[in-house]
Amino acid sequence: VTCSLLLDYHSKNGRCTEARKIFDPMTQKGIKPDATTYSILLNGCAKKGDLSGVRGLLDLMVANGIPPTHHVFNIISCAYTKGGMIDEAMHIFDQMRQQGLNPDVVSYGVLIDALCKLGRVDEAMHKFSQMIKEGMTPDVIVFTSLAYGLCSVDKWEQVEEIFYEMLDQGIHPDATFFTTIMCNLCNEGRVMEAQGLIDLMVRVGVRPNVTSFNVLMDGHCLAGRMDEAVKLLDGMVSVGLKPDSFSYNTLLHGYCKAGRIDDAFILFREMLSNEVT
RNA sequence: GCAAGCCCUGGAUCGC
Repeated sequence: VTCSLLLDYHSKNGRCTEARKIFDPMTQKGIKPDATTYSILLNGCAKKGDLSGVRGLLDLMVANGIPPTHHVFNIISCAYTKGGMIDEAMHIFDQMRQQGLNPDVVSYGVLIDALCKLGRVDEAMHKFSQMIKEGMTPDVIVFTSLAYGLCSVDKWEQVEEIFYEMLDQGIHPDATFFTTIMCNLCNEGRVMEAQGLIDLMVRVGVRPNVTSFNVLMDGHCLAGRMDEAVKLLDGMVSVGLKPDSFSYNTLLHGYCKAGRIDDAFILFREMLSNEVT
């Protein structure tokens, strides 16, 4: 049983239809897939946005007497939110409770993120306090989603509040958290403040990653300051980070928009001479 | 037997 589990775990990296080709004969041979196996397949469907596939698998697992786990419900909930069906996703909470499962941090995280992305930040904040009331500790991902939502509706003071709240709870902000805020600042043209956040994150012991730099570079590009943006490319290399395709695309786009085609071409050749992921 | 760990789920950036 565990052998076949490993089998389709690996094939998930390719295509989930491939995985299915292993899965179906497996069940025919009387091997009972467990909840983890279903999760893996479900996730494959969910990533493709194949909601009917998701529903089919869920029915199949219930028919086989495998009770859905937190992971299973969370995958389904996430698939709904990504498909714009947030009400369906919220309904998953009820279904979980019917199965005797309490929604966990991830369950809340999925909904909070979805609400924030829709700009329904008040509802997200409500879910947030609800989860705390239920004795759960929000993690850095939940805080990141909230920060994203608050930034995008210009509630900057509240971003600061949740930042301190997070620190109070002993939750360490990570690079993604800071980068999220930086990105929103850049979109408002507040590139200098975003740059200042890099200093803050370093002070609190968080290392900026490639995305942090990419966000800042894009900010400078949008502000028409290509030379600053290029400086950051060198800056990221000098701290040991490897520019990726986002980094180069950002700069190339910036150069082209600025009409500096020659510079774009030089950079393009530089990109080709480096190994870019 | 007990405990712990591992594996499946949620968050950020360009272009199309």
